[in-house]
Amino acid sequence: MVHISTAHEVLAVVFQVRRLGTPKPQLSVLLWQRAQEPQRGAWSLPGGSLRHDEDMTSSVRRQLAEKVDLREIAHLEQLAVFSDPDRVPATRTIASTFLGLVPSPATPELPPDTRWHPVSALPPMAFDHGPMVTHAHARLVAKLSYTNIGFALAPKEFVLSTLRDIYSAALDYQVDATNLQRVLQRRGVITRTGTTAQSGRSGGRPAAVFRFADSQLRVTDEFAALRPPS
Amino acid sequence: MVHISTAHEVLAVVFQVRRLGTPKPQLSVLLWQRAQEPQRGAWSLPGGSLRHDEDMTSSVRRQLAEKVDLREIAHLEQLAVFSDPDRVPATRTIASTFLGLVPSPATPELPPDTRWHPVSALPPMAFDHGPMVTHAHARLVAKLSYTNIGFALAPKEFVLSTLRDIYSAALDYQVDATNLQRVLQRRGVITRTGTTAQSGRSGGRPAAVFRFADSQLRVTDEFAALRPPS
DNA sequence: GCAAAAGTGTTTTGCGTACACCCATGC
DNA sequence: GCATGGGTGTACGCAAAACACTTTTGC
Repeated sequence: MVHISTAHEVLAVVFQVRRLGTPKPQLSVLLWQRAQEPQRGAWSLPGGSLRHDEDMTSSVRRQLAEKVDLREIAHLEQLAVFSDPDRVPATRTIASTFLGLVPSPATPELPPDTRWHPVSALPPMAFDHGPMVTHAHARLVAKLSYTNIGFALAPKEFVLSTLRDIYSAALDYQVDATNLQRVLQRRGVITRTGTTAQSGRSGGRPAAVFRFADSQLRVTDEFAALRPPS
Repeated sequence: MVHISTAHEVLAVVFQVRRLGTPKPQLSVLLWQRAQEPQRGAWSLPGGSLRHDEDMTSSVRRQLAEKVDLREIAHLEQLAVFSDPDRVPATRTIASTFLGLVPSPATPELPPDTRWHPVSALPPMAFDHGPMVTHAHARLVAKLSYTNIGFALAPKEFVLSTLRDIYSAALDYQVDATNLQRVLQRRGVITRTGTTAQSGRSGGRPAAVFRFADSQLRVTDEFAALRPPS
C-alpha cells in the first residue's frame, strides 16, 4: 500500500491495580470500545493524534484528561513505536506507545464506553493494540524489580500487606511480604511513617504504615552483574 | 512556533569498538559532518526521512546502507522518540532513535564526510544529537550486564582478552577477564570452539577460542530481585 | 485462651568478585 | 631459565529467599 501522508498518534497503556469482585486485586488496563468501523466493538487503547505544537508526553496527558477524564497519572514513560505502514487501514499512522500508572485507591469517573479490563483476560483488541499491552506489562514487571516504580501503583501511605497485593497483581505471582519489606527498605525505596494502622475485624497485630521515599522513578539496583571494581 | 505539517525521521546511534592509535580500543560512534546550514560543521547522526512504504527498522537499515555504505549491523533496536516541536528549525520533525552495533573487526568503507568518533570525546553535535548518543550508550551499558548483547560487538570467534577489551571499552572500566569468562560461560552466553589461538610474539600460553552461542538478543539475567518463588 | 495478622531473627543459597596459584608458550 | 599471558581453584561477601518464631491485636 502506498500512502500520501503520514499521521502520528500516541497511545497509552494505563495500568491500575483494582479490586474487581475477586478477593485479590488484579492488574487492569484502561480501554475504550470502538463505536465505528473499522473494528467496531473491538477495544482500543486511549490516545489520539499528536498536535503540531505539543510534544508526545504532553499529548498523552492531554488526551487522557480530555477523552477519558483521567488526571491521576503518577508515572508516564515512553515504550516503543509501531511503524508498520499497514498497521491501521487508510492513512498511514505511526503510533508511539506509553506506559501510564495510576495509584490504587483512585477511582476516577470514566465515560460510558471506557472500562478497566484485567490484563489476564483481555477482550478482543483493535489493530495491534494487544501486543502493546503485552509490551507495557513486560516493562512494568522488569522495572518493579530494579526501580522504585511501585510508588506509582501504591497509595500515598499503605500497609505492607496492601503493597504485597499490588506487587503480586502486577507480577502475577505471590510475593512474600516479609522479603518485600526487607528488599525495599534496604534499598531505601520505602520508609516507615511511624504510625500504625487499625487491626482488621478479625484481629491481628496492627500493621506499620509505610510510604515510598520518592515519587519519581529511580533506579535502585543498577548492576545485575559486571559491576565495576570497588 | 506553529507548524503546518509534521515530518518523521529516523536517526541511528551506531557503535563499534575500534582501535584509534591508542593501545586499547575505544567505543566509537559513527557521525557525519553537516555541509549546509543550519549548524554547518556540526556533527550529525546518520539517518533521514521515513518513506511512506517502509517501517522504521527497514528505514534505518536502508539509510545506513545508502548514505554511509554500512551493511554489517549485527544488532538494531529502538531507543526513544524525540518530539519537542522545536527540536529542529523549520519543519516540525519527530525523531525516532535507534541503537546499532557493528562487530569489531569489520571496517567498512566510509564516505569522506563520515567518521568514527570516540564516545569519550565527541565533537560539537548538531541539534539534540548529543543526548541521543548518551542515551544509546546508557542502554548499551545496561544491556551488556543482563543480556548477550556483546555478540554484536565481538568478532565471530575471539579470544577472551579480546572480549575483555571490547567490554572494557563499552563499559568504560577495566573488566576482569577471569570473571567475565565465568559469568558469560555460566549463563551460556559464550562457548569454547575447541581450538586455541597462537601465542603472541612475546610468548604466553595460547588462549582458548570462544564464540557467542546466539547471534540474536537474549535476556540472560532476568531478575535482579523479587524473583518468583522456586 | 485462641485465632489471625504482622513483624523479627536466623539459616541457607546462589552468584559474583578478588586473589592466589598453576599452565603453556617464546626467547 | 624466565618473562609473559592464559587459565583454574578457592575464599569471601552480599543480597535475597525460606522459614521458624515472637508480638499484638479481636473475640
